[in-house]
Amino acid sequence: MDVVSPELNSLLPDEIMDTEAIEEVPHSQSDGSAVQSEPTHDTSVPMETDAPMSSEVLSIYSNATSVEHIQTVTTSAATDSTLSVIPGSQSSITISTSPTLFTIKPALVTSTATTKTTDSVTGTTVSTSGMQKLTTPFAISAANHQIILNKLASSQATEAAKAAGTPPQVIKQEGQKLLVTAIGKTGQPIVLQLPHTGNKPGVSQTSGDTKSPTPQFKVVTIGGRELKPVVGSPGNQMTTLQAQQLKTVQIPKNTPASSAAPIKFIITKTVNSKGLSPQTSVTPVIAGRVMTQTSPVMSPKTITLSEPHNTTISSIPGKKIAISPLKTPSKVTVVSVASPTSNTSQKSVALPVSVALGQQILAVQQSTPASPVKVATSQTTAQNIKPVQSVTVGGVGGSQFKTIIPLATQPNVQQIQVPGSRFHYVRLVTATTASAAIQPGAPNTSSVAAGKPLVVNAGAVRMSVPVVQAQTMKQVAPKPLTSAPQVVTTSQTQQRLIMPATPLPQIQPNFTNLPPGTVLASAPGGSNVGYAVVPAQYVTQLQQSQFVTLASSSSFPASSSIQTQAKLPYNGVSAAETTSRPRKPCNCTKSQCLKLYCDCFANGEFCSNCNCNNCFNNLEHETERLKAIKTCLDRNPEAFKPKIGKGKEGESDRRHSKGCNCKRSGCLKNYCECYEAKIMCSSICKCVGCKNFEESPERKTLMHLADAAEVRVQQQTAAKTKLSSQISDLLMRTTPIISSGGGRLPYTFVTKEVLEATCECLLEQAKRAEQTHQPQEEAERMILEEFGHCLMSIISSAGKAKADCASINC
DNA sequence: GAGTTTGAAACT
DNA sequence: CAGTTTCAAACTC
Repeated sequence: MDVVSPELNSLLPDEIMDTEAIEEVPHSQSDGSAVQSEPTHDTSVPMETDAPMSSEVLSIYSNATSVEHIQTVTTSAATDSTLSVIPGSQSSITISTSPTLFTIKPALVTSTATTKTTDSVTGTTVSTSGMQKLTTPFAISAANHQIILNKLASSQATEAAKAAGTPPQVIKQEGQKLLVTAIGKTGQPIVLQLPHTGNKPGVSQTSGDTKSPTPQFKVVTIGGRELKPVVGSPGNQMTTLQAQQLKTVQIPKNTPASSAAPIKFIITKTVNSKGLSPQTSVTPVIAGRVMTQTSPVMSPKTITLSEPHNTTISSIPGKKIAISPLKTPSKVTVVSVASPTSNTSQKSVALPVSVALGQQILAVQQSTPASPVKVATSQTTAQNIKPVQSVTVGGVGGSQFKTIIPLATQPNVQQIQVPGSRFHYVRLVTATTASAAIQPGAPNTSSVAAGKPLVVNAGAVRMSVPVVQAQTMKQVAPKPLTSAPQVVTTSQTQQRLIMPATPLPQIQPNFTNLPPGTVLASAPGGSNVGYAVVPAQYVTQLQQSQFVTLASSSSFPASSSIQTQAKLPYNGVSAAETTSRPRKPCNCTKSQCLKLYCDCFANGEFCSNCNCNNCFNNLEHETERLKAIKTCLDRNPEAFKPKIGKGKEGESDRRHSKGCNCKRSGCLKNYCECYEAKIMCSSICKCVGCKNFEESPERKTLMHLADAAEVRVQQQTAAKTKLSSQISDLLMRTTPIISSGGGRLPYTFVTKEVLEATCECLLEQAKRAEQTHQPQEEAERMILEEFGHCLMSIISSAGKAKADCASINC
């Protein structure tokens, strides 16, 4: 499953996503089946559900002439806020798209006369000639053909939730605003195809009304792959947790038979709240997905954005869920959770995601069996559990996010990845249904605890973990989990949550700040619950050698699929580079490799093949290592983040996050972290006598020298290669082939004696020519002629010897 | 390879 | 936050 391409994510600067690029999806079919979508050049902006207090822009525009891909914005934010568009009389948003561009964004908006908006909460509807219905948060601007969707006020959301009979979510009131679940292949925009269900917008659908017609839409990748249809029907076997957390934006389409105008949805996210009105600061942002509807529906087209559950209305203020690497804290990105449902004609997917942002527990849940987009997994279980869930979590106060990547077919491993920073976490979970009680004191579970099922994994797990740096993770057996009573189980959804190891509740690593490459595994020594922070590399190491069984339990599903995740750039260096370049062994002597002095530790890696003394940076000293991580994070939450990141606008693409403090090196030696990273010092550096700037002659000289040296090395390498090839070729040619019936003559016949004899013959011929006073030309001719005779003699002798040899041997 | 230099990390 | 110490890598010889 390619989720948001980690690579792509990593490439995304923190500052980007102000507005996502809008790209037109070539075409798709309108019937909702077999959508033939063509891959486009990159709409592959990673889905971001992040709304860092910034406005979220949902742009929906249609191209009247182009084939349309239906675009789906699925917002299933575990924690809360989602687009509160509910099909129905009161809680639905119906957007009838004329061939215009609709932008739904929380920005200041002027509704226009051509649109019709319906407030999902209040039921107020603003109708315009454009036949567009939107929930009140939507403001429609006719002038620019944009529909601006404003987020519901928190009070409204609460009321709506109450009206729905479900309590409003209380998770992280602040920051999280909208959760958008993107289902799509990496680099591909999510295409939502609206089936011709004939569902009329305006049909009320509340969380309690499960029998109401459920608008549905189909999600299709650009590549034409039908990921999964999403149905917002509450009757879709949603668990309580799902009911509370699942937030879905449904875009049912009322397709008049004659309609042909393509509808194109562009969901744009605005990350930066610059210039946005205060109103926008609370507006969720949906970013990065361009969706085009190819259905031959004539405009006006009606698209209903609906949310099955009012209670999950996104408008809870302060909640933020990020879907991309943004700098906003507490961001959660749900990336590409796509999977076809097993059998229902009307496919539905519930993708509740529970996220404790800013805290440490992240739970992802999916009710329907789903296969990773790129990983063909056979759904053998009827539990409707997606084997792997991919979630991107925004780092606290930073741009990092994590992704749980679907792994193989086994539902017991969840990976959390932090693109760009090589963070890589894996949750080891099993499909066991053992129930337990959530540890009340666990801060990590607070945000997801309420009525949200958690599954304790007691069984042994075998991990298949893609490693950020293209390292293939194989199997790791977790130790038995301890303290079973810490986890609550849901029977139905099999939501799995990694709980902190009991012995070390105080040092639970924060998902957002764990060292890069860290893999969460069961804590050693634990019996039922726990996890170990394991560098992803180490997992690779383990798999390369043998299975490391940390758990006593043995029921490992034979997960054979090993995923190699897209490489992520790290510190400005592509993952490919970092991968191909073996890590330098450390030489720590006093730090026990548990301080940032140690590069291994700083990179979130276990020491391997190092020269360190008294090393504690290994699995055997997990406890100490966790403590050290905790200490480092306490000291500096950014400790494990890449030091080289995206610079400000107008500056270099890469710059040191903190800047250097060089005093004597002039920033032209590897002492300088900027220079070492091959970047120039920036304004944030506090260096003295810096010569590492663009126009620096010293720097240029060094660069030239370095380039020259590199060229020299390359040339030498090439020369060596060529020479080696030539020698090899020569040897191949001159290899005696006596045994063969034909072919070349053995070179061994050109012996020293033969050469001497030949030379004597040539000299004798030269003397003869001289004695006869032959002109030089004639002399040369005579000598060459003699040489030819000699060669003929040699060849003849060789051939005769060869024949004799052959006769003897045979 | 030993010793020195350097600057980040850690500490006070 | 600033100054000092510790540390390991980078560098020099």
